[in-house]
Amino acid sequence: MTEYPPFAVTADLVVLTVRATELSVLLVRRGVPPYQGRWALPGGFVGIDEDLPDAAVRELAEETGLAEPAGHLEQLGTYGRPGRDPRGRVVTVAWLALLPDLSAPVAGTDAASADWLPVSRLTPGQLAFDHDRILADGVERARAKLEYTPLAAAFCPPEFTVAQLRAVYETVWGTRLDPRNFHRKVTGTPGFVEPVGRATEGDRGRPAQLFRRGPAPLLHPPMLRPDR
Amino acid sequence: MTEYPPFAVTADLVVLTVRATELSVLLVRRGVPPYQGRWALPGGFVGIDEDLPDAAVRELAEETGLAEPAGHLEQLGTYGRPGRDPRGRVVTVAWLALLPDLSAPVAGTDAASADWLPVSRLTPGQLAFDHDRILADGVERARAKLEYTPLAAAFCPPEFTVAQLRAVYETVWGTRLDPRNFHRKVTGTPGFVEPVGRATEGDRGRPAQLFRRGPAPLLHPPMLRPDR
DNA sequence: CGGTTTATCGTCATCACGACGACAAAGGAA
DNA sequence: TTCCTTTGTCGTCGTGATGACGATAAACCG
Repeated sequence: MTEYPPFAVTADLVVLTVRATELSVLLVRRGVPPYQGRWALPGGFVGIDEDLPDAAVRELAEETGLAEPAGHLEQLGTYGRPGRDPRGRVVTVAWLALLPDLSAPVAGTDAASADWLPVSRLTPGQLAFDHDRILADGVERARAKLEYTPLAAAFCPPEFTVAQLRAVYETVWGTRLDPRNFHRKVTGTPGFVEPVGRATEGDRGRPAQLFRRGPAPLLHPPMLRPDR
Repeated sequence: MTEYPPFAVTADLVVLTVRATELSVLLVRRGVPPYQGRWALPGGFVGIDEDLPDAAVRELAEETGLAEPAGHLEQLGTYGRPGRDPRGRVVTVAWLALLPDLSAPVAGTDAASADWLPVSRLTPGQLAFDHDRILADGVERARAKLEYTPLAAAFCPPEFTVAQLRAVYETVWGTRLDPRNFHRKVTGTPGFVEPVGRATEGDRGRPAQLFRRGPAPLLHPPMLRPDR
């Protein structure tokens, strides 16, 4: 193998959640050069005997303190432009994670500090390396996937109401959806959600039925975004 | 960089085309171990100063002899399971290419021999490394993309008829589509195709209008697969 | 006990689609 | 030339999904 060019490989994560009507991403503040003091996507080097998904799960656990119980994790893409990392030739396999709002932000064992930041407050060039582009790709992927998969439920706790699910769509897409049509669509699409049988209590207004995520891997027909 | 585990990185290609009612993939027969004599996806090692898309384009040009003029090229995914390559720790960035049927199969400068093979004739375990899975992922990606993008035109020459485009869908999806409804859908979706103004001549039957690919990046509403 | 809030059900017009009939425009056979 | 076959294109009709929006149900608050 010594005859082939040596690369370093990292697994970096775009961890998205919905909290307080804001689509937010988990970022860490870099404690060492390069880009010291700048926000960056959480991640780290892949071990020489470590599988790529394992590295992503490990980094997710290290940065968030949770072992990916709920939520969703998928490969986003690979970024390897020469010069993107001043330390040398680094190829980054980026992963997209969608999690419910844990509120308990981070049990950061590794990073100096980590926090959820609303995606809308980030300005281009604010993140380290080419993480602006990776984040943008991840957000776009998430927006698209809400259209044709039931993945919006990954942003919700195990049991949720139709209104909570609608809030996810409205937050991620930045649009308003009609509650009545949304309710009809969600409950009418086979395998999207399954009724738990119980209802919420204690909130304002009429109690809402609780649902779990259904077994359908794809939405047929898809949930269409307004306009476009 | 010497403190980080060294990986080798390759760019491998799933090059698909439609020829004679068969979805076919470009494969090369390996001339050296490992997997000597077995069919494999074309590809090779990424240069230490080479960008990832450049490596994909270079390999595509080396294996097919063409500089990606028409067609489509996108990143498919990254595969890095330890042990997938007996030579060491190799991470493969796979790319999906969709090309019109060039008929002149290959000007292989590199590979011992290369050829188009119908995807349906390949059996699991026939390809080298984990290329079976990469190919399966590529085919599935292509099938899905025909639904919501105008990418079927990437399988066609610059000017094509509605019937040629329909043949692409029927071949890739393995279904039959109603010619009248397909015609209405294709010509009625804004930006899918644009009329050239000329018609075919010399074939059997009534001459057909020629079209080019339109500017729309996405199909709204999508082209739905039968069933499912 | 009425008012507010939120959830859920219904109605209606419109649109896209599947199924299918009909016609147009070429070549080839009788 | 005159059918006949082949292929392309336009129309029609019924159905199901969707957007707009009214109406009712079930909790809380004062």
